[in-house]
Amino acid sequence: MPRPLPRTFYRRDVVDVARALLGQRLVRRLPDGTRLAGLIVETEAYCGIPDKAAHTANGRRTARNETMWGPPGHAYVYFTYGMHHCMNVVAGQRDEPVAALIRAIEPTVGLDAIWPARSSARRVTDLCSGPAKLCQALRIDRELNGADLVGGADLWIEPGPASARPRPAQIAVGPRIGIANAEEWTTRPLRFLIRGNAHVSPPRLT
DNA sequence: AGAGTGATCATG
DNA sequence: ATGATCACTCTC
Repeated sequence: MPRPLPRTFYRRDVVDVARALLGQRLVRRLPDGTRLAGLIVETEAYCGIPDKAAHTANGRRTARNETMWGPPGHAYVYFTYGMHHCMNVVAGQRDEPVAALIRAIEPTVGLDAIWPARSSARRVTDLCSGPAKLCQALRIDRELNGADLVGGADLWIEPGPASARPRPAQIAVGPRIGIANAEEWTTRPLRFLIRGNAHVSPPRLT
């Protein structure tokens, strides 16, 4: 059985982490032992203090974003719009509040348990094609904020099959989704996705 | 394009 | 305390 990616995977530049996450496998173990998993196909990098679109922009440090200030390799899960959760992985170093948002996965394990959690989905490609959708599908909520992804308790990331990992030319890059009023950071190319993968969120960035 | 939904955050 | 905002999703 594969082991979780090591701490060193996360302890580096957040843009490198966001790119290297593509093709890796996100795994969730439910309280009853059921295993759910999918291949990461889309991410975004949030670059910390200078990044005007990040929760930690300008050095903001609050109860919500505290996890981003901690050591790398932990999950930063936050609640937004009164109903949605989004999951990030903390990268960089302690006190360097950067994180990579997981925006979409291609579900591969536990589909029978994922469908009922995503009642509005009509196609497989609607199951996890967005940051809040995949949290619904894998039952990721604030209880998992701060979870150590390297410990491998209930949530971790393990190496994906070599065939799933994109070569650099297969990675499409574009501006992050849902960002406004962040000046030059609004349009910087910090969104990464596997070109041609049907499970990414729109826009697909041919 | 608009509604839904409530925690979070900067003001004061 | 209060009001605006929000790294979104669904339905029309």
